[in-house]
Amino acid sequence: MRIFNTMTGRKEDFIPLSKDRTGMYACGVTVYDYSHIGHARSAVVFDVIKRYLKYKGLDVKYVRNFTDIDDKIIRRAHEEGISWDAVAKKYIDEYYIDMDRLGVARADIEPKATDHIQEMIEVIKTLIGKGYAYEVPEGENKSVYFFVEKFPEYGKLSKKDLKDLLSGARVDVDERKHSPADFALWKASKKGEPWWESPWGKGRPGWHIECTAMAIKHLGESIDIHGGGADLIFPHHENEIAQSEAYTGKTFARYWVHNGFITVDKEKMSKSLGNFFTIREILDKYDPEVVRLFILSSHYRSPIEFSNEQLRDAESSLDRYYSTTERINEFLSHPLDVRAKAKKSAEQGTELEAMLDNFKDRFEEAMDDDFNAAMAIGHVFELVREINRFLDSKPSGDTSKLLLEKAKATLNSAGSILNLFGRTPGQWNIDLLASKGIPLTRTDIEQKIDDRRIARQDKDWALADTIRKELEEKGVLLEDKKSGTTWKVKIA
RNA sequence: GGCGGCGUACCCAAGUGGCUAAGGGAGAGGUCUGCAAAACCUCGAUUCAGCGGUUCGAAUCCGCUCGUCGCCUCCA
Repeated sequence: MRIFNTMTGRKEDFIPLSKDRTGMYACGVTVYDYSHIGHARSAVVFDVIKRYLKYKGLDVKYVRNFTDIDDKIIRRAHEEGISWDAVAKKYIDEYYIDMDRLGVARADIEPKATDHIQEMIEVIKTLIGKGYAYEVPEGENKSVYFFVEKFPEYGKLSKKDLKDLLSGARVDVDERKHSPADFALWKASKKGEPWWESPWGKGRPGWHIECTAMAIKHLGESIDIHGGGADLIFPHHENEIAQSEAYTGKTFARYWVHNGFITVDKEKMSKSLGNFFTIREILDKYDPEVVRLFILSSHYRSPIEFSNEQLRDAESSLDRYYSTTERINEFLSHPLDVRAKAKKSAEQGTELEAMLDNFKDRFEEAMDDDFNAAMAIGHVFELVREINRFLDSKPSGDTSKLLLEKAKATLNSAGSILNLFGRTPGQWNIDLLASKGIPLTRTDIEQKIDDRRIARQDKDWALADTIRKELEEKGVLLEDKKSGTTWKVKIA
């Protein structure tokens, strides 16, 4: 298995520190608002990475944190007139609602910054003791800063030269700091701000220190995989490395994995630009699985341009998938269909069989290559096409049945790794009625189908077509088959 | 200004040294169908931003140019 490591800028063979356990840490969200689709991407990507590592037989311990104290949370609390911890709690709850819908599993441990104040204080004390950090008085209390120049490797992840950073005019000039690049480990409390008791008086932790403290506590001093959005490379992860490695003297994380951004009109989606869409806004219009497929259809490091067109593409793909599983199910429930063209189906069967035989290898090959889910999904759709081709050849008999059962099982196991394709086709369509806001229930539709069946029996094509047209106008398509008429929601 | 990424058909997108450049969507023609829909078949990049170079051989490696995005400040 190969993973692209931001630290070295290339794909490397993945060798966990310990054969029995893989430690993985991903930076989660700061809970001061609803999450947007960019947060969703990060969560989905690391969810899939975790699932895949587990599938490969590694015992993964996955930690994803919540930053539940910071300036934005405090500001939000003032705006909403509630306490900072109420803000944090509210948006953690909302985060879970979104993630559950997107099929993102809980991490094994989901620590909160404010539950690790003591651990952070311990780290900071040690850093001061080793000369990597210094105190700065601020009124009655003190702040603590990391002394960047004491850590010669600073900049190794983001490939920045400290000299360039220092000459850059965009870093805050703060007289209390030895160097503009120094960053806060501990912030002295200002009036009206939440605070914790510490050796430096009342204060609160800086942003980066929480990940150091929590990662080390839950995963040990060296972890295998550390990830997050690409925007965290600098300064957040750079600072984490400085703190952690200064503290332990060991390599903090061995593989740095960063997901790309979601863009809108080619620009990074972000809160400050205001060009963001919240997860739930999108889920008002699209099925969560569509969003998940949309995310996983691009490689995790590539930028994804967000657009309705893209989402619709994903929706059609998914519909194609479920239409095929519907066909498989139909065949399996009527296995003794006409024995026409049996010869041809035998030929077709060999191709399907060949594809099924090497499917697992090809799927794993894709995922082994830096978690190339886009390619793995491509293989799934190749298989879908081959299944359709086979089904079109009017197969019959037990061999065909066995083959399609195998096909179904293969699709299922691929899907379960990605946590995709998990529904029945019927459920997919029922859910689509809801996500597209179609004011019809399954019973309504089945009633119409029955009316139409009678009309068709009477060869009243005009009435039959009218019923079909009425449903189509509402967004429901009817498909006439030998075994009867089925319905599905119209895409696009 | 510094550093890094990206540029593959109408759109999205995989491919990172060698058989016919995955897959999806849109489009055109066909099969099937009472008519449709779905599905399938056929067609569609002699070519991978441009120009040089390395190599028996490059979309894939190197250099330059152009375009574009990101980071350098809170950010998934």
